[in-house]
Amino acid sequence: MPSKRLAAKPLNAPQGDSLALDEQLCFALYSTMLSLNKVYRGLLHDLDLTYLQYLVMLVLWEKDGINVSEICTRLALETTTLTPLLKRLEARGLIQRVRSASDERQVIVSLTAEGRALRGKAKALPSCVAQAMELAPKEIGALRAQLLALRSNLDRNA
Amino acid sequence: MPSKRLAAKPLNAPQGDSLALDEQLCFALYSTMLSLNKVYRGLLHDLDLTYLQYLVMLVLWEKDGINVSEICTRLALETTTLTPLLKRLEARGLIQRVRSASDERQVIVSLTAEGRALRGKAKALPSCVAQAMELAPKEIGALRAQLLALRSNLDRNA
DNA sequence: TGCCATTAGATCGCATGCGATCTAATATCC
DNA sequence: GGATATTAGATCGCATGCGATCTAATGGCA
Repeated sequence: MPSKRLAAKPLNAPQGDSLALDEQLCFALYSTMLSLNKVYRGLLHDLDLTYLQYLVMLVLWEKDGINVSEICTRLALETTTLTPLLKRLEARGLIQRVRSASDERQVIVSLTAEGRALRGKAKALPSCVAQAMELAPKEIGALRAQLLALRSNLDRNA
Repeated sequence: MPSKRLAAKPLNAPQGDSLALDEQLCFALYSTMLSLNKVYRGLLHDLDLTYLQYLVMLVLWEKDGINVSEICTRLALETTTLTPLLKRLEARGLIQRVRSASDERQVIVSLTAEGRALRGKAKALPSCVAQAMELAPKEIGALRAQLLALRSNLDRNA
């Protein structure tokens, strides 16, 4: 005779306890990020930038002449990831990497004229992306806020 | 004398047109995904699985004995990404890769006993992740739905 | 001053992720 | 039946992403 365990374990398990791929927020987040990355790949092709390179340029267009650590902090990435990328951007002539005189440990990253000029080409990008998202600005803002709140929670419990 | 151009270009540009890193949904999505990945990294350490390996196992725990293409479709990834990963899972003894007899082009992926057994260890994971997210199940569900809708839009406009 | 901890980057190894391309097997069309 | 197109995976090259570790420079403290 079956016990009443069924009542405690419904046929459709609650979201948090299921191993079903489609019920997991993690996969929604992961695959949406990949899709967004693909959209950016297409749009960034003209600028000959990868998505991460674009993010680094965004940081530098906002504040030039910062050290590697500050870029790392801003993007929540490790030097391990950024050092090779910065070397590539330097090889392409978009930035310069110079050891700080006041603190020889630091490497100061600054935009070249070409790097600054690239900002003009990049200006059209956000509206193209927004168009591909097919979301109202208000929805985009709300989703962004939710994601940042989630990120904050995750970082606290990492 | 300044023209009235200012009226057409407000000091705080609308979200879709700004190159400010913090105003972009893309960065919120990207960095939140990385944070979530870090949480999973910690939780998956015991299972000796990476995040993507875990996703593949989720697919196989749901439906065993499928070919590589079906896994690719399910996870929206290329064979280029999955073929080496599947070889690693095979080397670890979690899965088997066998050429299909009816269609020699296909490779059928099936779980080994060890691969099936690993599901038991994985069952605790979703609730740990949900706890780290600090979100109510309803919020998680809503966010997931929004992300999937966004992904659908992005894929349509890719 | 001199020893030691800390900090900033760099190097290495490994695991994704994808575009371009290749091979082998199957499907299609005449 | 045979030429051709398509499909399923695999291989290669390159760019992330991070843990572990290294080096050099700075800070702190007896």
